[in-house]
Amino acid sequence: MPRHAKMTPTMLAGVAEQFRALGEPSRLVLMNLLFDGERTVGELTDASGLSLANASKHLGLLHDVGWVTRRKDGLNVVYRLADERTFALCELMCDRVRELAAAEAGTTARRRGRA
Amino acid sequence: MPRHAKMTPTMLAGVAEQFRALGEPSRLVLMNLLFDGERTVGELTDASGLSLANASKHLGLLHDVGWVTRRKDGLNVVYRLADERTFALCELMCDRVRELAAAEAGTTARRRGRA
DNA sequence: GCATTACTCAACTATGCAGTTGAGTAGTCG
DNA sequence: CGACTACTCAACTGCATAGTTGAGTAATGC
Repeated sequence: MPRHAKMTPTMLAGVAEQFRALGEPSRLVLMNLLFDGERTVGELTDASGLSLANASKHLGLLHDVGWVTRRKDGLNVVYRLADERTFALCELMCDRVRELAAAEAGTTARRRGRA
Repeated sequence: MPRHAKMTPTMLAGVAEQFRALGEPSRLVLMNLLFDGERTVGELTDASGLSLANASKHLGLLHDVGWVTRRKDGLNVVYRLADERTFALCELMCDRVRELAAAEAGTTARRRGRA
């Protein structure tokens, strides 16, 4: 009994696009910075270490797929997280990565010393 | 007050790798098929419409990053989901995509007819 | 108006990766 | 043993995209 009866190709493509948008360390850095609240492109550029144009491009992509919202404030453009699910997603993935890392460390240790 | 105090570059890279693994429609098709239970490569190939070599490569990648486990059974290789979080992740993302699609349909309708 | 700031966009290069093809490796049957 | 099946691997092609550079645009200050 399938838990998810049917996934249309369109749905799958949409879901893949969303995952892919988060599948880039640079974009995760930006998202992570936005966890603390809205930020201007300049602030995000400085904090991330990315070039201005590169940060702008990544933020534009995140905006296009709907992960962040944009707002003009005088000379600045202010970005903000658009979806509360971001936190749940990150928590799930971070837990997973930590577990994988722990398991890997475990097998490595076992392989190294205790047979 | 940050909810996620610090993310090391290593962690970010790991999380990005996990997201990127799910950021391909072909791999999502395979994962989706595995929702119903374990399957051989041949079954997954037939059901997905992918070529054998391509399906094998995608499954290998999913295995490398820890989304699925592999088991040899006679001539066959049987794949199975390795992480319960898969379901939660998919549900989060699917809900999100459906909402985005609905919102998009709404704005399109509004743009088309009702001012 | 002109200069400056803060960003976006377009064009380019280089790397990565999806998909194909053909060879290679288990495991099974006779 | 040899033939067959089920899969994996390696080399290749082509397209997508990360990052750079330089030009373009909107808001502010003079």
